[in-house]
Amino acid sequence: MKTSRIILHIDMNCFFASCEIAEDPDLLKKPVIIAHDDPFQRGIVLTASYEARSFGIKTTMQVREAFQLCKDIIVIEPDMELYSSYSDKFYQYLLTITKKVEMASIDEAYMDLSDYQGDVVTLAHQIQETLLKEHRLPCSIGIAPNKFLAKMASDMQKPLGITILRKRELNKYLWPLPIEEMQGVGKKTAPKLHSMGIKTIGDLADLQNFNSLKQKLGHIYATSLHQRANGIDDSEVDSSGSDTVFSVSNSHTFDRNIYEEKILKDTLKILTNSVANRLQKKNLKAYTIGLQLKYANFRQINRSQSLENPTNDDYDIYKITEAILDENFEEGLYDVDNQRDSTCIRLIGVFANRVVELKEQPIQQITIFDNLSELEKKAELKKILDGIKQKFGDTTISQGYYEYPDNRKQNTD
DNA sequence: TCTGGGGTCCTAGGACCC
DNA sequence: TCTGGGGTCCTAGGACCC
Repeated sequence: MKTSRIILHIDMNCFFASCEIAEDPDLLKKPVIIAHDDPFQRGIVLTASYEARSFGIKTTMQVREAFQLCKDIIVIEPDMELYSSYSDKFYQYLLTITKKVEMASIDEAYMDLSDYQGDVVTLAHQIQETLLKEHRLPCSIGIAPNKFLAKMASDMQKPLGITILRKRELNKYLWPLPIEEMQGVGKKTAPKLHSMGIKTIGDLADLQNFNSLKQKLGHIYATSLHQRANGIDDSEVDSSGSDTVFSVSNSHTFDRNIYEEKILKDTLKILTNSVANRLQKKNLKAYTIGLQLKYANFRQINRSQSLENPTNDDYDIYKITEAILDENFEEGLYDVDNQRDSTCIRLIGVFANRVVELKEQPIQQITIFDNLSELEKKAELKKILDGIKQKFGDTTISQGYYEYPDNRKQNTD
């Protein structure tokens, strides 16, 4: 049997906003939100600084709503390249402490410090201070005997918290939490658990009728949740493939529903170019290329094609996805009188799956927007859309009323 | 209330092969 | 004849996460 481990989970506090503030100290102590283009239409808040949160602004809230809560908020367009570079600095710093580091997402990491000679709590304070002083990145840290508990612990005190969660204290700190706050329980599973009378993590840990849980969730998922509720998680900190990529995608939600083929194809060109460039930059090729469409009635389809030879070529990817678009969209079908029209497109996306790394160095490909950054590309996309809007007139389709359950789970960072 | 964008992992069913 | 069963690959979609 293995001796007990010491796992740290480091979770950046409002990471995107923190990166922007680190870049521009004038933003410090100001209500900053990171949100997408067309903020008054369909944009939502991706991240809010703590000053913005003090007005009640939350992640996934509409930007329009955020403005109602605070008219002075500063809206910044997300810059994923910038956040990736900060994420990499964060990762490189952690590697100076131990090689056993796993990046779980752009803004969080696990460290296995079981072999650390010294006081881990003191080390956690050092890590937090260094990240704040040298990189201007605030974080919360959880310390526990496994990944699941470390993750739950880092969530318990924000911002700038350090929380130790011991197995013998689960009844005090973990079990009273509502089941929704458990990692791995989302908006679909929570109601199922409620229907079985499970309201807290403690209820799940205590569960007598495991068979009915198995029936509702499937054996693998049920076992994993039940064990974790009891503080058991044997999964290892995976330091091998920290930068292994399995898929690359780009999608765009329009600020109105689109029924014009030209707009869809122009947008598709930008998206395919962006996916191709990102693959090329990382020296990757994909065996599967696909198109994602979300119709105005929110029906979503994903169609893909597998290739004999992997590609990262702009033109190849465009041709494949254009063919899929032609099969799944026909111009002129929409019915203005039908508020529930299902032929207009709300979102279009391109994805590349089954991605492999190339051995040889990449050959620079010639593409239409070769010299543009991702932000400039987005501006270019906006120009195309605006141009077409002018040509067609501002014939925005009146928004139909659709009844959908609001079951999005609030993302708390 | 009126719903983003980028990912990962898992499952189920169909096609195909032996 | 007119049909079994296992394995693998592929596609599509669901659930979850930040």
